[in-house]
Amino acid sequence: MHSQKDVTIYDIAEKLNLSPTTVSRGLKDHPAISKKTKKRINDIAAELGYRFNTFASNLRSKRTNTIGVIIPRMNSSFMSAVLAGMEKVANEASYNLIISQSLESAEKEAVNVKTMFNNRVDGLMVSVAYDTVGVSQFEMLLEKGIPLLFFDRTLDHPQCTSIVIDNYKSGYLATQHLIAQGCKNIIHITGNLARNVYADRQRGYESALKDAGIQADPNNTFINVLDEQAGIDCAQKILKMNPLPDGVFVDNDTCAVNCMAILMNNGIKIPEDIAFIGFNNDPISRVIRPALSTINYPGFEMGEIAAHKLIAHLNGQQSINSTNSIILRSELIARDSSKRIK
Amino acid sequence: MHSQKDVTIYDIAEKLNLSPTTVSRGLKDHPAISKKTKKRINDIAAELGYRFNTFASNLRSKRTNTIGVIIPRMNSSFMSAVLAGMEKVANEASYNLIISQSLESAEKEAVNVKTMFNNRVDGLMVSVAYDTVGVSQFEMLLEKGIPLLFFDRTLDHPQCTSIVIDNYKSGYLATQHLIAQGCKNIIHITGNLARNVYADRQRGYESALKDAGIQADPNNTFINVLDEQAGIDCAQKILKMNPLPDGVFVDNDTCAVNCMAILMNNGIKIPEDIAFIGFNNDPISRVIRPALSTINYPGFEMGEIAAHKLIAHLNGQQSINSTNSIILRSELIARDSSKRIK
DNA sequence: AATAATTATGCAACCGGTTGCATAATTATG
DNA sequence: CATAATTATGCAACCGGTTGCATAATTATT
Repeated sequence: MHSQKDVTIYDIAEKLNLSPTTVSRGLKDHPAISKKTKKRINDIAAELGYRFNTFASNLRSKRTNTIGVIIPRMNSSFMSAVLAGMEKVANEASYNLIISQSLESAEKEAVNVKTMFNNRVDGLMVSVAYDTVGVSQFEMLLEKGIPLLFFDRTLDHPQCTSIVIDNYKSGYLATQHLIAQGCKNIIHITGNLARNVYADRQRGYESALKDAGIQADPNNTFINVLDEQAGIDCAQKILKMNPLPDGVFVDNDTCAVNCMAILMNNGIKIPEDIAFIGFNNDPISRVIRPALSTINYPGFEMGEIAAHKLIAHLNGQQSINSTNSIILRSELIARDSSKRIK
Repeated sequence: MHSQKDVTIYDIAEKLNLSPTTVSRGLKDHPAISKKTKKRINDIAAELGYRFNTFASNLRSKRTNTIGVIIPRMNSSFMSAVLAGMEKVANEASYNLIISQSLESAEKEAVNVKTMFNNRVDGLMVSVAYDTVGVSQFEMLLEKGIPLLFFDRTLDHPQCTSIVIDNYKSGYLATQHLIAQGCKNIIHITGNLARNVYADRQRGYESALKDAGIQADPNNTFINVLDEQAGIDCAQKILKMNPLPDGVFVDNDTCAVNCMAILMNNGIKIPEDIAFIGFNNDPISRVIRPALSTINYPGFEMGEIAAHKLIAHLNGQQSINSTNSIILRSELIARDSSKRIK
């Protein structure tokens, strides 16, 4: 239960008749220290069970080499890929990542920002919660010159870069694809239109309809939180429609497959009666039958690029303020859930 | 880009003609400071934009109020639930969580342990990687008296408590269920048998077979990493068997649904030809058709209990060493993928 | 061998809260 | 009103690396 007194660089210095300065530099592989001395230092450090004190270091140097990440949830394969990409880049540049979830709550998100702020992260990467309003909760960071970067779900701010896919184009492509399969009465299931991702896809949806000479019906846009239950609820709502829609574009695969499952239970044939297309290319889209058409989202790259960009800024190589946004490529994957034309 | 000089308690002290000591105590709501003074301190702190310096505090007080968590991956609904449970309890006790992924690699896990160690976590909760061997990488923690707790995928150590479900019983129940549905030739798809979870389920599987008078065939146990690809590979392997098995018990829903999908593509009827049962009750198990029978795993509670236990130890309320393991209830959920008897 | 150039090491102040103990200020008690 | 008891505040050392600048040690140059 009780811990020994910690070994410090002073203990090592004493053992070797060196100054703490030299020990500190030796451990950090400083070029001014001779190889011989470095070896002696490292050997003794290992022998005594020395461990580096991050707090003393951070306190003095005023740098933490830590980057904060705040995301809505981490239990999606997309987010998991983003994090993996970030971690890879951060690791290579010897930065640590502190990750926290807002669980889609603006309130919790604000608390997380504050915690990150107190933990003195060098920079912060955020994908905002479902109901976040305004950017005021981030101002304290910017006032202190802590760089802030948004990815996927972004906010508009003159000092922040955003990393996104072209959601407008993706929404357009998905809708156009359904139209090409003969759909004329298409539902769009989306989220809070205050979020760029959903607003842009909705715009894409509307443009595609318009370009095909179809009048967009506001009642055909369903707004909800896009989780499992929402998918089920949407299915119930669709079953009550008359006439039934002949195509559904859902902004999230999880929601889409749950919706499909209920409809199929009720005797509706997919894609013959209703064609479906989702979003994200989650693993589930490949397993369900019929396999779900979807938009592929480059999560890993998004994470890599976000982390690269932020670290380049921190290292003074390239300011984050010069860029407005970086747009990654996304692509449509057509599978059986939408293929009506053989 | 450039940050102002930070506001410290010294600045506040000067403004109010107080000592830094009083300011420090005032901010911490110390009982010896009068209400009036506390208010003055907090007002000025807010006005100047003071932020607490965690490093200075941690350095001096030698406590971080931070708990480390190392998990194989966070992109499963089970792990996400565990983390949510941990975070809830930790928050309430004003502890922070640092979460990192081993990505199933023992090597990365060891690096993570070291980082946590250097970051001076007050305690550590671990679910070990697929191929972790031995406990030596954790010894440095125990030597310093840093409490270590395992959950789900555990290691045996006299000083560590484990939080688990009864994997033996779960494996027994799953197998027994398939037998009750008329299966006689049952495959068990499992993971590295050095991991308690897989070894225990395998024992349960064997016992259930034995109790039903069925001879366990070693060739009927498939060992792999239980991911999507593994599910596909297992399906190929099963298709080549003669006779085909009539039941499959998979230790993970993701792997199970991928395996099922391939078999169904090849004309095999589920559950008529082969009955399936998975493990974890992932959302996917409810969406796939036929819906996948599975074992429900209390992730959120597991997280809560683990965090509670560790924090009680840290607060000196209940030593972790007195407990060997805590076993949570799990349950079988029978769905269409295994129901052959109407 | 003397001096310059280079390499290696040390000094001492610093980062900003925290804490045991002492002291000042206020209130209660006789 | 004096003294005890209680409450509020301050002193000064401390936690353990870091860094600008000075100095010592070694190697190169003439």
